[in-house]
Amino acid sequence: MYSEYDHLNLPKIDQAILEFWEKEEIFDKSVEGRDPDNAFVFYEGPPSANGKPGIHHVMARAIKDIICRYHSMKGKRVERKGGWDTHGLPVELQVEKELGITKDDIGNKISVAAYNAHCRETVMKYKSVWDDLTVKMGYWVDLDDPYITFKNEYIETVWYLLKKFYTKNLLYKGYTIQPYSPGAGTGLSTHELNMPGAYRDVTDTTVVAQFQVVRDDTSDFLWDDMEDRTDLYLLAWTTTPWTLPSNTALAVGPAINYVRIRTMNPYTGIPIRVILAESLISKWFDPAGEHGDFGGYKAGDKTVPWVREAEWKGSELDGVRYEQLLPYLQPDDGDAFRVLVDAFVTTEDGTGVVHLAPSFGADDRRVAQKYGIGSLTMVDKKGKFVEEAGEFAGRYVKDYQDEGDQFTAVDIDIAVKLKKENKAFNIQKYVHSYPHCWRTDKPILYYPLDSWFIRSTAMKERLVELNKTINWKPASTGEGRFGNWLENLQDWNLSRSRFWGIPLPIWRTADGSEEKCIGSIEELDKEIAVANESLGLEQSVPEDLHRPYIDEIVLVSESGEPMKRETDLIDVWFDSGSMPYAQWHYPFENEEKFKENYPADFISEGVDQTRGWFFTLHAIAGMLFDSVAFKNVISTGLVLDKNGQKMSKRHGNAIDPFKTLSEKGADATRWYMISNAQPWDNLKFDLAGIDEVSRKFFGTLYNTYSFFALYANIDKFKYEEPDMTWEERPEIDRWILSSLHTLTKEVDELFGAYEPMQAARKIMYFVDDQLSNWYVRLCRRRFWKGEYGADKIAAYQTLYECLTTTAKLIAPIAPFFGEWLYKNLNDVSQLEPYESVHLSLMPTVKEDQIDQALEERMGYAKRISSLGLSLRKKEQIRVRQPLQKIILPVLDPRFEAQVRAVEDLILAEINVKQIQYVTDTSGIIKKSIRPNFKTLGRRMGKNMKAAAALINQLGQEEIAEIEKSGGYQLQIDGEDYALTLEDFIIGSEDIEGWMVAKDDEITVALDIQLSSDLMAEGIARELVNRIQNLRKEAEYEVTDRIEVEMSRNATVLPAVEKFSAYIKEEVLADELIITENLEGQEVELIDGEKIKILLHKN
RNA sequence: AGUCCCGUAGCUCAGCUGGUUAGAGCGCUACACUGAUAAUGUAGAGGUCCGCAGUUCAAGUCUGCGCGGGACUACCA
Repeated sequence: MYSEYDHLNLPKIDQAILEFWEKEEIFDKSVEGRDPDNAFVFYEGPPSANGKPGIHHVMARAIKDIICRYHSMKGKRVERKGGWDTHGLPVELQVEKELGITKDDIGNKISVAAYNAHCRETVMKYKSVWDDLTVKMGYWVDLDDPYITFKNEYIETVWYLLKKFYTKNLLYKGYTIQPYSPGAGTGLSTHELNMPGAYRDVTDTTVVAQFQVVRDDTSDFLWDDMEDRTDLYLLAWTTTPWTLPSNTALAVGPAINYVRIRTMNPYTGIPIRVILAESLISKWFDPAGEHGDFGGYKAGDKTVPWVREAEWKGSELDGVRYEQLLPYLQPDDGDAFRVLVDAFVTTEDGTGVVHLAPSFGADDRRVAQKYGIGSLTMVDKKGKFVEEAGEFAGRYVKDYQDEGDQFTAVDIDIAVKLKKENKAFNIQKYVHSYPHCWRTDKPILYYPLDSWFIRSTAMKERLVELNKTINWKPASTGEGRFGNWLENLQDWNLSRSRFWGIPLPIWRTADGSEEKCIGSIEELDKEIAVANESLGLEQSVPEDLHRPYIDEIVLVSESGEPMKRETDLIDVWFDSGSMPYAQWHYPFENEEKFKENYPADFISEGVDQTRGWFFTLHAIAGMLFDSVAFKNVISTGLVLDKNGQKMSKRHGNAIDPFKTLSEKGADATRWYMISNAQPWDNLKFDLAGIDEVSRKFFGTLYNTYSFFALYANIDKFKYEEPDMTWEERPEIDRWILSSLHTLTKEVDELFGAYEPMQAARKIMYFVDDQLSNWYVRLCRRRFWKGEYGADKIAAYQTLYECLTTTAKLIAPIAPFFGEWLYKNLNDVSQLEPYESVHLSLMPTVKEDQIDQALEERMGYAKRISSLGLSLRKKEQIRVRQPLQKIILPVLDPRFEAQVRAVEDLILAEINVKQIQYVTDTSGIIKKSIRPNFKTLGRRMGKNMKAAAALINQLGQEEIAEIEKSGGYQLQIDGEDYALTLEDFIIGSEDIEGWMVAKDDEITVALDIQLSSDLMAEGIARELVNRIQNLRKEAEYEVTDRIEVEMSRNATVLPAVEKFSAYIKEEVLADELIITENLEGQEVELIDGEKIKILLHKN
């Protein structure tokens, strides 16, 4: 017996299926049962379990699950090793919050050992919550043996990889400009800079400084047309005057136009000439002063006179020297105080000349290095000027001492000094947004810090090339966002001055002249032994490779000097990018396993991981193994609330995934997410959408199954008979099977092409429109009428195949309902040897059953039926009232043949006795004609418009002529065009004397004349309907036989006389009796006509 | 600031290599149907396809410039 249910309850199905999976270990079987040599490799991007999962995790993991389940059902072995990301700043921050400490307290109030121990605990805080979600949403991943990034084995592999970089000379120590908080005494990560509230508007004193040009061979041309010998200055703007003493160069844009302007210094009144970008003149000069009175100008006057004198391209200024602005100290390397040319300079603001302080700006440093110019670092790590800074020595550049009102801004003093010395052209307050340290609330500095880098720039070309072999979904992320990122690749800054993370395995002598990089525990052990002997120590490899234990190890150099570990940790992104190797502890263990599972066929994460995990996987694989790490990748979008806002606890619009899953069911949630938007588009998550999916899609599929189960149980259909041959099946069965296999083919291709949304939508269309609303609706009678014979068996077999195939097609997206449906069917029929749909194989496409002509003519049937019903509606004639005929203009012989093949279906659907096919020879059809732009456009080109006008006005005779001769000569603009039938779209327009309905090229007319026979039959059908309703009210079984008594009624009599056999058969009545004065149920028939009916069960 | 995604009916989204009446579902209104019934059918209302310019015989579709939402990277005078 097929199981029958009272109603659809998705959460209940989830539970039952989960129990089944667990008891029978279906996941294990789905992996173990497949051949290891036929693997589909998936990498799990490790989540961090120190926070709770959100609804977006359901989305991300649904995608992963769908692709993996699909390939498993294609016969692949899909191992899915889970993993946990355990290091990094978020963990540290959480611990600090829990303990109520700051970074400064680490090592003082709390030991590093205790701190790290706490991190280790915290990081798995919500592991059980995550595991719970994984199970409940039906995400199949191996949770028993996950990789964990803080384990020694994992760290050892990471060390192995780092050593590989080191020996390839791709790992180096360098000096870069990084965000730095003098208050906290630490560098900040970009993550910290991007924390909410980090950027704040501040008011700074800005200065346009005058850098005096040195007149020499290089710069002489700047004076060429000058009569007097006024001093010449380059104008450069800065929002950070405190960096001016550290200035070592100026930069101009190569393509920017610069002008020389004669004017006066507004503070000193001294005549000067200045150079700045042409497009920024108006920013600094009042138009009223142009060609003003130089002679009458006094310092402080409002309008400063100026005149434009000469102009040059930025590239011409290359190498021009200038006097150091504030000469306290000079760099001891490089040829400083020159004009440099670089494209980063813009004319957005400032003067188009950029002041470069290479110690305090990343761009500054980059350009200075390009030209080999050194730097000055006139501010120390506390944020105050160094001793050499003259009158400013010891002063803090910002209020880092928390002096509040007592703090006097050194920026202002610098500005005043410049003003006095005729070196300031303009001083003003300026409001802009500037990053602040989230911990001290003070503005950060950009400061040069020591860091370890991976020389990714050295391998850039190869990484770009390898990327081109990766299949990105969507492609634009791969080419655009990721591709551009690779094109502009910078060296990868690995260093983090933190505590909880993988320690950099590099030991150095005090002077940095000798160093060692350790690539394994065994190597460390050997080095320790050497050091112990040489230095007389008794060290051993620590049990925990984290700080502080690893810091205590002292090694010895070749020359016998002691070496200490570089205290840096490495970027956690390196951890996750190492997972293809480290999850197997390669190369120390599992070499075979690793090779079988490298690279990945598929990965998927949020698009925000493009420069995160996607990059680190790619970089490590490309640089060390000359391979991609993954062949296919889906980068998923965000999950927003239904109004398109980001979900957050703060806004109270976050959706609880557990509540959603338990109330709506996992499958409805998954199906909704997948079918609603492309995975890479942002999803506007609306709970009402899940209800819709659940009602419309799962409800319909459930109803279809219930319908099948109800009658299959009555008829004891268990699919024991041999398959009906193609010839034995009626047209409609062939059609639904053809559609089914077309669907199977498309869905298979779409899953294979990583397009789950398209697959889901195709399935929905099939289930709702084709299977339920057409096949089942039209075939209902076949299931409950008549004997258990060939036609009935064909119907059962067909519907069974549709349902079981659908179960397989939906299984990747809706694993629970797919399983439920499959088992309900297959457990009874035992047609397939699988205990689970997830152990079965995707259905094979029966190409020979796909019949496009058949699908086309069924399309005609649907459209013609729809037009017929539409006409009935207009004429207000009930569908139960049979009509004599519809009239259908025949477009061409093929059309007629196609419609004739499905005629019975149309007649039954719209309750009409016959179709009258009329050809144009009868003269009652008016035809319409349109040009076929697709075939004509290319040939006609410019004449297309004229041609369309001509064709549109062709009359009936001409259309008839075209149809007869199959062609037409068109003349436009003296040109002849020979058109064929293909170049026209001819349809039927009207049938004279009839009310018609049209749908594109098809037109239908309905004969609404009623004969007495038709009326009687109409009444008979009304009677059947009323009796059926009464049967239902009386709660008779669908198989009960009955006896019917009716009151005498003039309208009803002819119907009973002529159609009593029909009525009896329809309502399963043995007797149909007319009784005078019957005491029965009164029901209304039509037009207010009433009749009494009484039923007895026989 | 740069790169990428998105912008089509009240809502969620289709719309293939450009081809002439721009679609679906939900929601709304009315009517019908009923041995699947929290389903279904028919009809109706609802669109400057974000804007502007260009290419073309022809643009929702291609190009450019904007606008709005989002993500990432950066924040620099």
